[in-house]
Amino acid sequence: MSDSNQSLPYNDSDEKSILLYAGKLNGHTLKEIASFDIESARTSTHSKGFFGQALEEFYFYIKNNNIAAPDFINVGMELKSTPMKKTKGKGIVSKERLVLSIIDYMTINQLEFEGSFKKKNGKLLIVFYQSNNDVQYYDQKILKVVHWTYPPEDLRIIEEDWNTISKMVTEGRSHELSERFTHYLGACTKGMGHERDYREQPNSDIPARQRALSLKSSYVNKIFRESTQEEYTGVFTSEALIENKVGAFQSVFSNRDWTDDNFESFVLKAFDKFIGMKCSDIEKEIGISLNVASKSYRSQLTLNMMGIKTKKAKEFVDSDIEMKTIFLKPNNTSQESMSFSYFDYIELTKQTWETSDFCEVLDKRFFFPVFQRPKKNGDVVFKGAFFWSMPYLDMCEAKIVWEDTLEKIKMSDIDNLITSKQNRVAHVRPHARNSKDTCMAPNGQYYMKKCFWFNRNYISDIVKNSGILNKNQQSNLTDLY
DNA sequence: GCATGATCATGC
DNA sequence: GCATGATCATGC
Repeated sequence: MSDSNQSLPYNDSDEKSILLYAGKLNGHTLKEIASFDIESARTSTHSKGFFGQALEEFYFYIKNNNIAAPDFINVGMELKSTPMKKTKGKGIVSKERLVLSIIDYMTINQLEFEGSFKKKNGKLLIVFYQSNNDVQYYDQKILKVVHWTYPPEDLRIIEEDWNTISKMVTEGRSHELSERFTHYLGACTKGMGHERDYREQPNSDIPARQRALSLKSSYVNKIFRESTQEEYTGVFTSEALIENKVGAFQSVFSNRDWTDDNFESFVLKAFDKFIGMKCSDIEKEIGISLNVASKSYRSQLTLNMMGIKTKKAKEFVDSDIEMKTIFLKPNNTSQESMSFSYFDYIELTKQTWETSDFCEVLDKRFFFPVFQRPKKNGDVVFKGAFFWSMPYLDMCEAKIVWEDTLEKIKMSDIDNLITSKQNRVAHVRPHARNSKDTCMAPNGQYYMKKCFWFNRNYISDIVKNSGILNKNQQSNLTDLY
């Protein structure tokens, strides 16, 4: 180690020295700052892979390795690069999840979080660059270099995620893994999904698709957003924030100690005392007054029950939890279907199921607060809340709807998309401001904007299976019927 | 009563 | 101005 140290432009046993050197990347491109021969360099405008390799090789001079040790082995720091993209509404956001290490199904259950994940990925040096497919990877601008260590409360959630993934592997359910069961850390697919991308797994004969641990895009956004520049090194760090800054959204942990062993049960406990209460009484109990007429009334009330005064809960934003309120009729079935974002007919035909917006949203963890009008014309009551991930078989049903929609759009058969009677899980229906709110199809004609919906009955089933109805029956028995 | 087509209301 | 979450209204 000390031999090669002589020739490095930084001291690889001194974290400060590495950070000082890394800080010089800020605002530059690899061509400007790394020392490699552009003439003989590989070319690709798809920066993925090439950018990271060039950064390691021609800037930090790290030998390519696949060993389970951090890149800066003497200081226990892992080097990562990740693309960011510009969006219309949200500014610069993460383009994709940040992939960490491959999950070895055969050995993960012999490992401990501390000795494996934390050791290899507990401390990161992340180089954020602006993704741009019009120019070479070495011409893409570096936006920020962040020295990242996880705040303890985040690390705890990550450890839970790691345990969730490890447990599924141990149970012989590696083939069911997806990103939708976890919060910050995800098990993302690695490879194109061909036969060669499948691996053996313990306690099951079913081959499981190769997956890697990754930080979800939502968490990458958090890192990008919340790190502030350290004057001395020019590198951004999270430390200033931990001490005295408050993020844009309020944490669910505000004013409450996290003594439970589980993030979700901690969240759910906040709701216990409101179960069975009328909305108006909940407002009184909390000491707030919301606009009952607002369509987001129950959503706002839910946040307030968690003690959140802002528009969103920080941990929900950082883990991309999809919160949607459910409204039940007196007979315990859902009042309405559930809409998702409208789709652009032409864009949809360019996607595959795996890259589709619909699949992406279904791969999220959901949070459902449930309200009910217990009897006709009665006051609305809070029934409870629960977290949910879409079961694998239901995902397959949704895929059928998506694929059917794709085919029919291609054949200009847009008036005959799947209805709620034709599929157990989802259907397609208009979702527009009015009938003039249209979108162009591949045939050049304009059709009213539509989106995928969860069937009303499917939502009823989700609620039934959640168990929350039985849970409150006791306390509500006199009120309800 | 419910599915389906259509639209509302808020916030960014 | 528009996406988004949510709900209305008609007709079978």
